[in-house]
This record gives sequence, structure tokens and C-alpha cells, in this order.
Amino acid sequence: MPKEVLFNEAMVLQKATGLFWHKGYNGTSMDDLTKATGLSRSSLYNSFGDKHSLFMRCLNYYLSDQEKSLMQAVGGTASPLKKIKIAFKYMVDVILRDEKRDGCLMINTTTELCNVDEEIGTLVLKNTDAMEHLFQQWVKEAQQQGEIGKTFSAQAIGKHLLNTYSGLRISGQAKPDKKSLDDIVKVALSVLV
Amino acid sequence: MPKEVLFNEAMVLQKATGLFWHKGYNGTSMDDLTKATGLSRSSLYNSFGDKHSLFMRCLNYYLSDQEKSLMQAVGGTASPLKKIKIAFKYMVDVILRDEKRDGCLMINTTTELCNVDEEIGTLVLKNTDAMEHLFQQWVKEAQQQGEIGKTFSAQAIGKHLLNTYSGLRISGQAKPDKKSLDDIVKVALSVLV
DNA sequence: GTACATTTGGAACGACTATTCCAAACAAAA
DNA sequence: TTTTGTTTGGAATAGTCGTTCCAAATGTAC
Repeated sequence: MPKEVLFNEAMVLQKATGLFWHKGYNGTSMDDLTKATGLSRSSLYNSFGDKHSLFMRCLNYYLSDQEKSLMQAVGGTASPLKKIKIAFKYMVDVILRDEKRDGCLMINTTTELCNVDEEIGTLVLKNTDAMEHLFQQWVKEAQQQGEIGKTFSAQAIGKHLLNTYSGLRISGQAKPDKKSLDDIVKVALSVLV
Repeated sequence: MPKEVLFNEAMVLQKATGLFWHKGYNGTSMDDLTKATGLSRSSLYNSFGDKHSLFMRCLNYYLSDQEKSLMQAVGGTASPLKKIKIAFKYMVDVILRDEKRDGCLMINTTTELCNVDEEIGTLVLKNTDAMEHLFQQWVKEAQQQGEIGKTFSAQAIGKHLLNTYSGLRISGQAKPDKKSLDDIVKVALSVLV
């Protein structure tokens, strides 16, 4: 029987993700990754393939982690409108807690690699659609329950909400100021009437 | 007297900017830059300093160019509200014309370097403030002329508009779809009543 | 304890990185 | 035409890049 793997895979992914998040894909070297994870080159290659494969694993790790957190944040309420409001409050909180100003790994990856890496491009698209769908679902339910009007379609409002979220990550990275972000959310969500 | 410089500086900056724009700062090598500009290593270093200095020059070149284009787009009207609407129509056009999906160099730079490069960080902040101020000025004038209401402050609406623009660049990079972008603009600008 | 299958550390690889250096090319002034 | 000061191309530098390789270490089954 083979020797067992000594490291905790989730731990390694967490460390690697943190590094890619902070320095970007091109800004992170395999040497950085060995130092951060504590694994040797061979272990890293043996367990996760090359740099690109490891990065893909990290992206998926990040996404499932983010989704889990968001769902937990909005889990307390049944009202779809409240879910939306809580989600944005939560996002602003997350942004303001991001002291290193690393932003959102998904958005960072979009701007860095979307146009030069097809595999990344499709992952980005898939995630965008998923996020859009999530918002649209909430809006649809809120409209059905009469919490918000039907002046605009759930599709359009959902896209606007995702767009506002993406904007918040950029705005927060450029200038992490609570009042600014709160203002943005206040105005952007004022369409939900 | 010295030998004269043979190349056109603006042309070199344009080529270099295009490369940084497409591949990012860390993704672009000095070798790439010599090939794209046609200059030799020594000429590049002699005329623009090191890679970082050249990049800063490119960023400023890009910004002044973008500002010029935007101002030209909105130059046709005197109404501040129309200026805002035209600006967003123009932005959507620009995004849809961006076939390579390179996005906005300023936003790409924000996500790539803002958190690891102080000099970039201050430039990003400066530009953010300038853009914010531009939108706020238009909103303020529109409010004074009664084109839009005073439910929200010009500051808040201006921030929201800039945030929407940043979001559009991300949304457009992830999924460059005219209907989606139009929907976003329609909903986001519906707060201007 | 021995055989086996896998992981591990570390050396080694060639390619590429940003940058420097120098001699040759060159245009204008003397 | 000679001098002068700068630009130019290309070689050279030292370092880092992602990746591969191999011998040693190690845990399990017999």
C-alpha cells in the first residue's frame, strides 16, 4: 500500500487561493506557492497538476466558499426582498473587512485572464449566469409576493443587481469607504419599489 | 548636437498601452513591448525608464485619451441629464466594440495592482475621485435645473453612476451582450427621476 | 522484516525575466 | 570634415519562471 498524503488538501487550497487572490495569477509564482503552502514542488505538482490546474481548483474552492457564506448570510429570512437587502449589507461588510484590498477573486480573474484564457472565460461566464439567476430568482419571488413592483422585468433587475455588486467590488477596492458604499447601495436598491 | 529620436513617442505609448491593456502588467514582458513598439530594449529604457515607469506613462496616456473621447461624446448637448444618458449609451457602445474583451485598463489595473503597488493605488484613487466628481457635477446641475429630483444627494447618485459604470465593464467583459447591458443601464438610470 | 507503491525534498532543466552595458551609427554644430 | 552628444542594436547579466526528474523517505500489506 502507498504512503499516505501528509497534508490537508483543503488547507493547501485555502493558502494557495489566498495567494492568487492577493497577487493575481501572473503575479504568483510556484515558488510563492510552495512557501505559502509548505509543500515542496513535487508534492504540489503531484497532487494538483501544474499551476493552471491548481488555479482552477482554487477558483472553484473560492466560489463554493463564497456561495456558502452568502447563503448563510441571507438564510435567516423568508422574504425575498429582505434577502436582497441583507445580501448587499453583507457584501458591503465583506468589502470593508477586506483590509488588504484584495477585492473579489472572481472579478480579479475576469479582468486578468478572461480575454486570454478560454477555460477561465467559460468558468467566469458560468458563474456570472449563476449569480444572475440567483438575483433574478429573488426578484421574481419578491414581485410575485408584491414586495416590489413589476415596472421592470425580474431579468433586468437581476442583471442590475449583479452589476451593482460587481461595481461595489471595484469601488471598494479603489476607495474602501463605508459611507460611499452605503450610498451606492441605497441608490441602487431604490429601484426595488 | 545629438542625434534625434527616430520614433513617434505617442505611437509607442499607444502600442505599449494596447499591450498592457490586453495582457495586464504582469502578463506583459519587456520583450513583448519591444516587439510591439518596434523599439530596441535600450531605446525603450532610455526613453521611458523601466517597465513600471513606462506603465505609468501608459496609464496616463490611456486616461487622457478616454476622457477626451467621453467629453467628445457628450459634447453635443447642453442638458446635464442628457449628458448622463448619452455617456452611458456611449459606454455600452464602447464595451460592445471591445471584441478582444480587454475591458477597461483602469479597472484591470485596479484589480491587478491596487493592493500591491502604492503608486498605482494613488493614481487609481485620483481617477476614481475625478470620475465621481464628473458624474456628481452633472447630477447637481440636473437637479438645479429640475431635470431630476432631489430625493438623493448629487453625491450619492454620482457614486451610484460611477459604480454602475464599473459594473458595466465587468459585466461586459464576462458576457458582452447588448440586451443585458441595455437592461442594466435602463434600470440603473431609472433612479434619475 | 521484507516488498511494494506512493510521496517527498531537492537538485536540475531550459526558457524567460527585467535590466545593464558597450560599441557602432548617426545627426547637427564647428 | 571633424567633433560632439545622443540614440541605437545587440550581446550579456544575474535572477526567476514553470516544470521535470530522481533518489530517499515513508506508510501499508504480506
